[in-house]
Amino acid sequence: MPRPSSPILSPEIIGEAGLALSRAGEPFGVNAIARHLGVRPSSLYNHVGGMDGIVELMRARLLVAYPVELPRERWDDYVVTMLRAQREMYAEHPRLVPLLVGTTTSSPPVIDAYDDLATILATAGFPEGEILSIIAVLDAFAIGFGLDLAAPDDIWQPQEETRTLGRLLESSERGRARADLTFEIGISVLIDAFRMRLAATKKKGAQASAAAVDR
Amino acid sequence: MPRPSSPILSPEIIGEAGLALSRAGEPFGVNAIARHLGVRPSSLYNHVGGMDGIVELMRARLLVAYPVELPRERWDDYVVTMLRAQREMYAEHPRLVPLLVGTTTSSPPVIDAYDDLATILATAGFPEGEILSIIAVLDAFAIGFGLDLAAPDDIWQPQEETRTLGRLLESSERGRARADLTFEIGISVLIDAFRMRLAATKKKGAQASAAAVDR
DNA sequence: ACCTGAACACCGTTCAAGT
DNA sequence: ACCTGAACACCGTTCAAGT
Repeated sequence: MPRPSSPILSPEIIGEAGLALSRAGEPFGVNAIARHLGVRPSSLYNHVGGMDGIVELMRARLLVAYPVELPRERWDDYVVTMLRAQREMYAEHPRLVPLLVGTTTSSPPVIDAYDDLATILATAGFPEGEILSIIAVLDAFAIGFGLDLAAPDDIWQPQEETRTLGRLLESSERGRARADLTFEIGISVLIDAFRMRLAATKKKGAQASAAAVDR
Repeated sequence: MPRPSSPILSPEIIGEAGLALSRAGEPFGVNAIARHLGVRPSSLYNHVGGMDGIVELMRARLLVAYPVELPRERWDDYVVTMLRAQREMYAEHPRLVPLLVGTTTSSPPVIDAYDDLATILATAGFPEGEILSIIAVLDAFAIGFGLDLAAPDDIWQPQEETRTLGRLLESSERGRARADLTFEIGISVLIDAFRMRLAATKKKGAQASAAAVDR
């Protein structure tokens, strides 16, 4: 059957299959996806432009698959909610992360999501010249914490005597509890610091306005 | 020439070749390394246990290749110096990062480095139950900013009108300058927040001691 | 002890052939 | 328009053969 009466493939089907395999911790390359869909690898090339195109499809579908209802009243609620969702997302797809970071994207849902965040931060009063950097900081955190959550329990296995590390490894929380503690510390640290930064910016702005009125 | 009079391979040579290829942005797999060393892929298996072993060798050599003189007087100087060095390290080996994160290690130089950090933080007065999480936060940070530094200039390419993102992309710094601004914001945010956290911990400790004396 | 050569089971990608 | 089958240039890994 060289050609079915109705197409059995589509970019959506391919992207979804890739995500399903990734979520299951299995390989999600061209061959693996084709096998999973009961089709030959070369068939995929009628719908997508190779592995890069598949990754881009997965990235876009990943965003719509995590339809967090983001609170728009306060920037800090927005950021915290977003970070929590992204952390889960990255943790569920750890092997996809390296393919996502550091690659250019122009897919509309992704651009829209970042445009939303940029707008919220600008409205909140963060200096425009810093906003892209703040977004990069948030991205770095989400990725880092997602990977931390996905990491195995025993990242370090000391063979010899240690001064501190071995003791801490024995006495500390493990697994999900440790990862969650890490995330809570990280997120409170981050939000506190950004709040301080915003307050300082506003104060400077107010001083500048007052000085202008004085003259 | 099936066997040379003196060995032409060793774990050190193999690890170093892998790092050199990675730093050059070239593939650094078993085949690529063998080609680079003028040897057959199967030869490597006399010295290392496959690709995983090579990655572990690269990890260990990466640490000794960045012999930062870490200031031990103040925990914050130590952390800042370490983060700067690690960021450069990750930025120079972006494709190695996904192979390093989330994998167990027991190689002594790596363990030693983390034991050092843990000891400094414990001595500084951070609560023992939080130190592993703080280290994870620092790791997440270094990785995130290293990848940010290695990322292409145009991560987003909006095709349609945006509310804020497009404007910021046009007006903001680019390339190295933008990445450095991101890092400086991130690092000041992080250190400030940890300082506050440490101060709060010490205050609580002092109150507890005072209360104990009262009784 | 250490490098080779052949073999195996994988990749991603191209393209003419079939309907 | 869309799936196939064969082909290509890659992977990582094993193992008997050679010195």
